[in-house]
Amino acid sequence: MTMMDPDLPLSATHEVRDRCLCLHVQRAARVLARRFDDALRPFGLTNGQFSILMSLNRPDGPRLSDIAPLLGMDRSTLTAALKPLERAGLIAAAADTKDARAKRLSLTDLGRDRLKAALPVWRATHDAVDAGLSGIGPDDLRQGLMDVARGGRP
Amino acid sequence: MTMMDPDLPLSATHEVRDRCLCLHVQRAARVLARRFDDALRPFGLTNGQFSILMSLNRPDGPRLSDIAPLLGMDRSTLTAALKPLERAGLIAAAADTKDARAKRLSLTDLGRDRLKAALPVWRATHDAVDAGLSGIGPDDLRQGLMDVARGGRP
DNA sequence: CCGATATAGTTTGATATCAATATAAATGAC
DNA sequence: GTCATTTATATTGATATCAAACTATATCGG
Repeated sequence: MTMMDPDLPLSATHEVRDRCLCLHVQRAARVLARRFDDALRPFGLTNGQFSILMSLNRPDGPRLSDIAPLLGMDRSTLTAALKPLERAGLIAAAADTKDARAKRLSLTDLGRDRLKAALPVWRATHDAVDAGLSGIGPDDLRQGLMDVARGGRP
Repeated sequence: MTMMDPDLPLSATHEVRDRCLCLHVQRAARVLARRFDDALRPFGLTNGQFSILMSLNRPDGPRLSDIAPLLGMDRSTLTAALKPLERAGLIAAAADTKDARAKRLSLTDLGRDRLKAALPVWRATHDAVDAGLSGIGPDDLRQGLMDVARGGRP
């Protein structure tokens, strides 16, 4: 029988399991991602792709760097995530006329239609998640998550 | 100038951006993962690897299927995640004596030492995240995340 | 015992994720 | 105007993530 290391007691394991916000957030993120992925599968979208498409539904044609912070993503992650969407013809990229480095992203008609079709399902899933909260309301939960996503910066 | 589609108004985009718990959780998960990854990099661990190692700090030698739900992970994800840890000699797998299908996972001495060394840094990072919360306390936030991770089941 | 079903884990193929690095263009200092 | 710095994006290599399909073993009903 293996003895526990006295410098690394079971209580430390329980402390991490019970208290670690990082673990709690990662776990919730996995569960929620699966749930939204399931709901959006009939539309051929993942939860992340839905969020990206929705962030492009703006009249101004945002740049990659405009939406990366919105999604809390590294820009290189977003570069990679755009490829399947572009390949599927849901989004289009055009060179910025003012800044040759930048590219302006936009929804195609196909992408907009896809998004329009998925929106009611997103809404229903979202309402179901909200309804699953017990001790804390959705607004408070979002506030806490926004605090976390600020990353300790003012 | 592109007109907005009246069936997909800007208000829908703002609704998703401001209200979607899935998006909020994914964003917080990314930011928090980067933060813990940075803090744990000197130990050669990612936030997820730290959580996995810590979940193995038990006297009984848990099976893969015991810890996958704890982490909210798919079993196949965990299978893949264990490989670099085994390769690095931080964990070991042994056949279960009672059930030939199962494998019992355990920390090696090296893994335990690594975990012991990383624990104070984890604690400091964790405290800093807790301190960054404004409107809501860590306990309430964890409760909300646990509700979400329950996935709507009772 | 035997066949049906359930469980433990792996594999495959696709996407997601980041750090580090690279390339190109814009901006700022002088 | 020129050089240094910053900004915008892309590429690479590693790990993370899941669904679906697979193998092997266990369990259960008869």
